[in-house]
Amino acid sequence: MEISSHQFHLLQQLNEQRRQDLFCDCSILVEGKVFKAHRNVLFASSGYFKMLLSQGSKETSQPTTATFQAFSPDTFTVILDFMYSGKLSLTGQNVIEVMSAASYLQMTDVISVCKTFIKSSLDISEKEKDRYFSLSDNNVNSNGVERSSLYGAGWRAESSPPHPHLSPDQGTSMMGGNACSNFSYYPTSQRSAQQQLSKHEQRQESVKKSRHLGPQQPSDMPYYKSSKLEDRAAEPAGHMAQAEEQVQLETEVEPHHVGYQYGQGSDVIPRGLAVSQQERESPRSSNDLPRMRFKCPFCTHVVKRKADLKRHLRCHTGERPYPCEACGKRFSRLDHLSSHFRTIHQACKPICRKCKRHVTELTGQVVQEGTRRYRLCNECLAEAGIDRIRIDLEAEAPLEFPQDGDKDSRWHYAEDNRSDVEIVEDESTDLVIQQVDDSDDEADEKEVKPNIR
DNA sequence: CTGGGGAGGGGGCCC
DNA sequence: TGGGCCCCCTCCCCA
Repeated sequence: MEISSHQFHLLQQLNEQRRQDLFCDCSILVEGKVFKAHRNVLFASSGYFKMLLSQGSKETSQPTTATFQAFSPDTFTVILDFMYSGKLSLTGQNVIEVMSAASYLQMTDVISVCKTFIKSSLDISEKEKDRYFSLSDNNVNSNGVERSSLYGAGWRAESSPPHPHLSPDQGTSMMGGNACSNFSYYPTSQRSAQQQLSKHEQRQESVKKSRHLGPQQPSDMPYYKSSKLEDRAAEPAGHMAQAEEQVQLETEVEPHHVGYQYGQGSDVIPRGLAVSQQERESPRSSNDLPRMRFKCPFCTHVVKRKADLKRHLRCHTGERPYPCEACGKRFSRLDHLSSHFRTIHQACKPICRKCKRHVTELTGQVVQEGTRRYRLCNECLAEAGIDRIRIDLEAEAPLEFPQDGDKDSRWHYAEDNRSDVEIVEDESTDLVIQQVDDSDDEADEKEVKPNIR
């Protein structure tokens, strides 16, 4: 027999203990503000804490202190409240930073919810825009009721006062004169943090074993430039996407909270993707619909295509779905990854790195330094004392840029291989020389093997 | 301190 | 819609 309320009461009790500072064995210092918590809860809620606390598991009798500079106390309040209540108080103002912090702390659920929060606002905006263009002449009753139906299960509007122990500015707040939404997310799945740990995350955990408790940043994380996070989050984007799909949403949106602005008459113009009033009032012609413009909900940038907006949004969300299989560096765009791979790992430019002269297979060679490759002409090779450099092509795996397959599967090579072989760019001092055949660069490059140790 | 070059990153746009 | 190319800008390193 199972009493479903037990979990809730258990969490509630833990939260009560936290507020009363009972049995708290962890102190988290965020920009000078101290948060007390239970290591068990932190461990169970965050992959980052899991890693940190498992490192220090031998000293469980000692109180643990963690320090963060990567996000604000307010943001961590939201995170901590979620850990202890399952409720995530998101607003249009804090979603980016909460997502950054969640990414840093490797909290898949929170990341997914933040992404969905962002995505939802875009979807809503898009649908509303479509409706505007298709029904612009009709008097549509847009009191927000319809919009509510856009959400599935999992979301609930926090129309009541903010969570009791939220700091005052974390609840429904006003910023720049715009009312903002305040969502609470109740995870519908019972996935444990452990189950959610992807292969990639597990690998990272093993890598990070050597780190000590403190403000260190995970090294293989997407960069969240829009927040205070100066480092990367360990959440692999593919996994994020997968997690996102698993999230069931249940939302009731209070129209005046969501950050929409209502156009004149009955038109509802989503703030995020609002077509400027001028554009709407001055269409180019009756047959020529106003040109579609997609406005970023987080900045003033406007693009013509939704795909471009989607791409642009990555600079706000920090999502980096494209990891380099050679060095592990992550990119927000595939073309940037391709460019990086060609430049750094394939030495595609037939230019001597030292003297900048054009080199051919006869006049130059590819030099491998760790996972990095470049070309040197024979003269520069001689000057560099290339004779003394070890040439070791035997024990190396092929290093090639995946050309086909879907976005997810093409990276499995790297994920799998780096589970036991961690490639760190520029760490190697070994150089490997490979003959260049400019006549068939691609085919030749496939035979060049990285200097994986 | 400054200029040049490499690398990364963002936007526009074509296919 | 995604992939890819081109262009431009910024940052960083180094001479």
